[in-house]
Amino acid sequence: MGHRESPTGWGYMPARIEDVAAHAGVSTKTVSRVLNGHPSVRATLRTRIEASIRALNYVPNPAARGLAGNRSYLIALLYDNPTASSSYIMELIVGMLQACNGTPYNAVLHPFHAADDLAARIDGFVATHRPDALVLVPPHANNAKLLQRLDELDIRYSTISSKLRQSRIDIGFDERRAAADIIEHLLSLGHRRIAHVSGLKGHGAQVWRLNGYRDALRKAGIEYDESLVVEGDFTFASGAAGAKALLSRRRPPTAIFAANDDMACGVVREAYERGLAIPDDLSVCGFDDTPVSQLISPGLTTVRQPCREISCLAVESVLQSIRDPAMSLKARVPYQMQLRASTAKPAKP
Amino acid sequence: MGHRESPTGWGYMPARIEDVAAHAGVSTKTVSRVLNGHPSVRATLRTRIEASIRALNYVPNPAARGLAGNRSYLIALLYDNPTASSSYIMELIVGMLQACNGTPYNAVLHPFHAADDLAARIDGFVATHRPDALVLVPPHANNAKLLQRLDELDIRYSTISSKLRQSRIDIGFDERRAAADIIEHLLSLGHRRIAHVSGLKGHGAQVWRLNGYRDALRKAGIEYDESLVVEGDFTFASGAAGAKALLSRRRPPTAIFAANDDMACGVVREAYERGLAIPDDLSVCGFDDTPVSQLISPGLTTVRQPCREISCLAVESVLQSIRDPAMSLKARVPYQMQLRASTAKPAKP
DNA sequence: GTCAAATGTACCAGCGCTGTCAATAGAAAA
DNA sequence: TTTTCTATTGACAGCGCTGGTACATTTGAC
Repeated sequence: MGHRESPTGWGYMPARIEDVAAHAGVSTKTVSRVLNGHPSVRATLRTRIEASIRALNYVPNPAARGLAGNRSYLIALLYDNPTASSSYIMELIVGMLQACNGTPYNAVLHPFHAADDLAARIDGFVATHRPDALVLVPPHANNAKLLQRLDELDIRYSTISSKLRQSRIDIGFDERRAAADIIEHLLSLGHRRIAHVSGLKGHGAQVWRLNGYRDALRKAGIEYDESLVVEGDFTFASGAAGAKALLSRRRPPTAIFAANDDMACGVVREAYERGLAIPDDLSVCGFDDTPVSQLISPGLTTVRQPCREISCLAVESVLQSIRDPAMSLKARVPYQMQLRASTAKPAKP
Repeated sequence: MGHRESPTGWGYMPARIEDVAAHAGVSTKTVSRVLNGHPSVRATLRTRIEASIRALNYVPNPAARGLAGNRSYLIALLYDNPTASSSYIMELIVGMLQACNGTPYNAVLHPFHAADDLAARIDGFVATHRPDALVLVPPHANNAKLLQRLDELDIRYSTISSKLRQSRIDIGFDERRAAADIIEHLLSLGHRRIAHVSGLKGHGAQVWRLNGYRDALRKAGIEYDESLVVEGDFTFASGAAGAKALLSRRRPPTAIFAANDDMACGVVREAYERGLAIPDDLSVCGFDDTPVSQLISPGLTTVRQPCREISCLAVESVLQSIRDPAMSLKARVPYQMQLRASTAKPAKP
């Protein structure tokens, strides 16, 4: 059942396409057509063959398929090793696994240190692993030379939250709008002096989130005060440093919006060091809804970035683009505000 | 260089073993021997062939290798989807990637919901992906039926922190000793009423960490008080619930040791809700040193579980066991205490 | 009933590599 | 010098699947 007895009588040998063909009384080529979704197979025959496949418990051998069809059935997630937050990557890979589920494709991780010669080093990577497609996240997703090299090598890819127009397939969410939403939440609580610890320059996320911050202030008729924005780099330490600068002002802000959760944790740390209570003395918001935002006390108000949906869609569309090279897609998936206890009405000033 | 021009004159065709053989003036088989580290190739020839490989920038095609050698060059990490902490898994996979680096092997993740029929479902997984080896973490690493099934299927595996003797290759660290260390740290600060929120029953980690706690108390001549130990399940919520019970006692503990970081965060949350200051009113310790332990305020005293080293070793040894099926290894890698600000001298009682 | 399109079969090469086994060379033994 | 032996090396047949060509059969349109 579902396997041939091996000649030695020991161990199982999985069924081959030939066995399925024999079982269904057709040629191997026809089975192959069914397997690969080729259209010209009559519905009745198709069902019969599918039944045989199930009966024999047949699963095509990926290596054989790959060799014959010059494919690897591998989709690699390229991320920047030290920079990328591990929970972010983990969420992405889970979404990718979900998208690969039921397909012959396999998702693999590939950390890649961002550096000048990345576009060159990619050649070695491609030669070694021959992925059928790539999924890129920032900062790689914003590396124009890298994308160009991939185009030259004729490797399909999709990007996540890229700021480059060059990328034919990009998935993200409306970060600007989400940042504005979170500021509006603070405004609605009564905050007027709202500071921002921004992200690393070069990331789209830095600009979008900053712009959303400005949008909301403008809409509320509050003048933009450049001195209330300090530059961070998405790390905990930079968040703490940013908060230190902001809270040392003569008139410190009543709320700080950090461009990601790690930096928000840094802000919380600095407040803790100064004996400021959150949210009573200072409201804090993050961005991304990484696991830490629920583990920290008080819980962090943040925006849930729909990582799994994004990476799942990124994989689905890049697979589609293998069939249809002309395909192009810029998708924005819905996000969600997560209101937790780190934000509240400001104390009387 | 390093590729043939494609017949169409468009795109690159990577070098094949045949090209290397021609370049070095030997047969393809001899090149293959060099590639696979077969001993019977004369040193001078070997160097010449290696030079040709570099000159042509040759990288073997994994699909062809896999097909011919009946291998997939895939090593899967099997983990339990909802239970496993994502940062733990992420650390493990990073270690696995490191071990695979420079080998033809690829590490893939495979979430697998723990359930009664897991040992049966594994067959389908193996048929589909044909991994050459598996790395199992708890709870799968403690699933005797599963390991037995893998033995029957003749699939190599290594386990991480398994409590089963059945596993031929297991990597972990001395959790009992580490837990004792952390309790000794609390004792040295002057704590005497130390509580413990234990892990999920069935995990080795639950027993080892609890035993370490008891070891240290016994050594200090403190009688074991069962009522100071509450049962958790490694989740944040169970940590908070455990702390709630402990802190509601007439004489609450001055320190709480949670069996992992997530639960320690739950303890911190409960303290926060009650307005207890950490570490002044309550010292808290975690276990594992997940990223959150640095992000939370105050920083969490914990034990650094050397995840990357563990998973790296797990992969290296399971690969070795493919060559040498008789191989067996029970390794305990060194761990490290991380003293942070969540522990301090107890306030006067 | 005729013709074209749709559908299916048969067959074979070949993807790039490794396993098997035979062949060869060089060294040791006679 | 010849023989024997072992260490090296090579020839060849696939691994299981897909792509292509060539042809057979069915279907539906006219």
